[in-house]
Amino acid sequence: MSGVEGVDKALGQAVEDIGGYIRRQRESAQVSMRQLAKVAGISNPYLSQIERGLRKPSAEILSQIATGLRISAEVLYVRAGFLEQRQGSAVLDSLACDPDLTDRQKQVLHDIYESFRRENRAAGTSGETSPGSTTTSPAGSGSGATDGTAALAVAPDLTRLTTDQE
Amino acid sequence: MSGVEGVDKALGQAVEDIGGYIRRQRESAQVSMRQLAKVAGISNPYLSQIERGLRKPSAEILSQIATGLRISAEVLYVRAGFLEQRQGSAVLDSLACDPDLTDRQKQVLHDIYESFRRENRAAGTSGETSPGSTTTSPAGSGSGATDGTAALAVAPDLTRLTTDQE
DNA sequence: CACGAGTGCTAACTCGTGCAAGCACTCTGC
DNA sequence: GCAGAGTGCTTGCACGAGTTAGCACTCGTG
Repeated sequence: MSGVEGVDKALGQAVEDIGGYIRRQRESAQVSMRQLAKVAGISNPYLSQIERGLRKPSAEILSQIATGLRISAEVLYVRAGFLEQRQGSAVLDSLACDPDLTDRQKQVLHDIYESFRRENRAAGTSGETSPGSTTTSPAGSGSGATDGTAALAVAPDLTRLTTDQE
Repeated sequence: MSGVEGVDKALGQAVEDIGGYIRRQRESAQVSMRQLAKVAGISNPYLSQIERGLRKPSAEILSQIATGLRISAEVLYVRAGFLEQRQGSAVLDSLACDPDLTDRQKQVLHDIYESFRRENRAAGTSGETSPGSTTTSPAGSGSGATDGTAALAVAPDLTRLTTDQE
């Protein structure tokens, strides 16, 4: 029971986390719930429930919200726990898929990357990345949204859209 | 009507795509539906429905399936349309966030990466990335899964697990 | 004051997701 | 032949995601 309770609490927290995050982004952008819901293409009550942590939205809904907030969907996925911030092999993964490099170049970068990592492990240094730097996720636009910069761009458009519709 | 029909058809195709993909991965791994469902922690009938494109699984289910298949969840997300394949700056983005590297090392790799790209642009070569070569990428757990290499490793464990349980 | 616009939320509802129970089939060993 | 194990699928169901209709509230205007 207590274990289950703990789990529920943890899940509740996680869900609240994304709800709180969405609310903060929205408030930073100075848009109302109805405005965001409209732009995002979801119902206003549902957005309310999400923000208050009462519901766990699907990836699709998160994607729509991200579009409305003009932030990266990935940021919300990570917050929702769909996506992991995979740091270790993220570089190698993306390197492998990069269409701008030849195979040889990829191999070279891969080898250098690995040797750097080996070097750091040997030195017992985990890297000089500061927590703030970690926050700067691959979805750089997400970082922008953290500061409300990108989301602020939403505000004028939303206001005008609402006025026209009413 | 015809438009709606077309949309439904397109969605059905997309869903079938991931279902078919999952089936192919599973078959490559030579595991039965029940085995995979068990390892993945979902119901066997539901897995069947997913593979046949009758249902659209959530990100959570996809994540579980990916775990069972020992492939990257991201691959499934992309197939499901939750995630976009961002190729352009993915390398640089992930590099910036890598906790295993020092800032200097990041800069070095960044510079090398950029010079490679410049080199390729000057040569008018878009890259010689061949599917096979991508497959052999050490970090390409997702790529590996494309050929079922990583997923094949699942087979023995699954077989044993099933035997013990029965 | 009354009214309208905008705000966030409640409650009832529909429908899709995911599961349990069970079926029909194939294969193997006795 | 039969029984058992394994296979993939069908069906009915519960639950939660997401919507619609509507409410109570605040604020600005005439």
